Amino acid sequence: MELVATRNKGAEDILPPDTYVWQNTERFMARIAESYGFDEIRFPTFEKTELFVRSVGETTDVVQKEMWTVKGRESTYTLRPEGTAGAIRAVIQNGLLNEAMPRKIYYQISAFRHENVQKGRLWEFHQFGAELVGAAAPQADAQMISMANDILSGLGIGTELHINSVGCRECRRKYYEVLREFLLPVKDKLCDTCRSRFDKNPMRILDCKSEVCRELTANAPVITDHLCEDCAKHFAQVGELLDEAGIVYKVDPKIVRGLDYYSRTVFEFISSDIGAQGTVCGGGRYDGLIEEMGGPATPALGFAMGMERLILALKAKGGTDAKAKGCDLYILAADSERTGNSALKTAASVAAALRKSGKTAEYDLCSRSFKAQMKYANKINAAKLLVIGESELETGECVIKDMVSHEQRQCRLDGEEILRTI
RNA sequence: GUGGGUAUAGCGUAGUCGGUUAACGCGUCAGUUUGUGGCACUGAAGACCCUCGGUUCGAAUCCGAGUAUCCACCCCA
Repeated sequence: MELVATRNKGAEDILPPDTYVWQNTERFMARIAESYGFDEIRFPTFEKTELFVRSVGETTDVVQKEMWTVKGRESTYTLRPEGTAGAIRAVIQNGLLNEAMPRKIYYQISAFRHENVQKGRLWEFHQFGAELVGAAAPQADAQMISMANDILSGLGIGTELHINSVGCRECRRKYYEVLREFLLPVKDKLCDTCRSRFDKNPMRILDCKSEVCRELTANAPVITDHLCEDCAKHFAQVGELLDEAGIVYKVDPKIVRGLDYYSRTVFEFISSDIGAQGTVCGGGRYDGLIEEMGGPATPALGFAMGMERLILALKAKGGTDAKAKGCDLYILAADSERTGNSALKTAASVAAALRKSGKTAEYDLCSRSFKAQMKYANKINAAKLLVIGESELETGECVIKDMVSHEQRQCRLDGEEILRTI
């Protein structure tokens, strides 16, 4: 067989029974978010390219080399590489900022990044995201982290929580100076990419995986020691609140986050059993973003979870036994020359009656023999079986068989009656 | 952009001195006498052995290139 075209690299078909794992997971996450007062929003898959350039940041890898951009007639559009920009755009544009603050929203979307695919990293991937807008206090940070923690632990996924503060614009600027001063003497020894990071984003050098850079930066000053008074206090309070909530975390001054809009608290939940791409949830505060996008200065924060990675983690734990609902009643229509296709017609009307009551009912669609229908009923794991043939049509009585216990029960050939019997 | 692994029916695999109609398991479909499934048995459908080129009388098998895919670097969810 040769297909006209095959599925693209970096894209996945999600099939049953996996679709049920996804459904269950998505419903669970939505329920937790709603219990925290978050409402779902939906927004377009594509936005004007400038939106992402402005919000995610011109110099970030995401904007520089990972966006799917197309020229339309009126403008240049980009498939969303993440959710926050579009969600916040929608919040501002639709006046949600005029509602009672804070406003809490969540979304389940697919997003697109053009990078090399590997385990847990795709061109089209799915995210669950949540944004909390209009709250500057540290308890907002703590609540956001607590919600993410509830979702992950509720799903049974083991993770490690890393948090950090990247400070505000001011403390970051000052810290960069201190850091560059420290690194200047060894600048030439750094790896190639880190040398280019020196000017643009020196903080990222601390995150470098190369042996050389690691050694050189082992004693480098860390941002948490150079926060301004307000940022330091905020970060300390977030830590206290997490302690009180009993949430275990590790302060990791090396978490940087590759999106420019982050400020103050940033965090990652990391799983160790899904390969190299272990970050299952990432997020943080972005107090400057809404103003940057043309809205009123409004503090906000959010996080996103990678669905594919969550599902990988679920599977690694063996927690994915979701199944389709299955068939409640298979109706075997045994037509003969004498009955024509009246058994089939009766089967259809009985099935319709059951479906109105939310039961799953099926009957033969392939004009198969009695035995073949029987086998089919078994293969689809039908719970009960009803045979309609000459004698049932004549007497108006039928038998319902339990496919597991083999027990048979007499019953009138009537939708209501059958519904009561199964 | 850079490494490394892999490529044979829907799925999982065998096929390694190159030698006829490419094999097996699962799955699918049908049958094993007429209205009761699972098991067993029988049979059928299903593969240009990733593509192109080379070596050879002969290539799934050897060589080269390409492509796809997976894993990893980078970056991120």
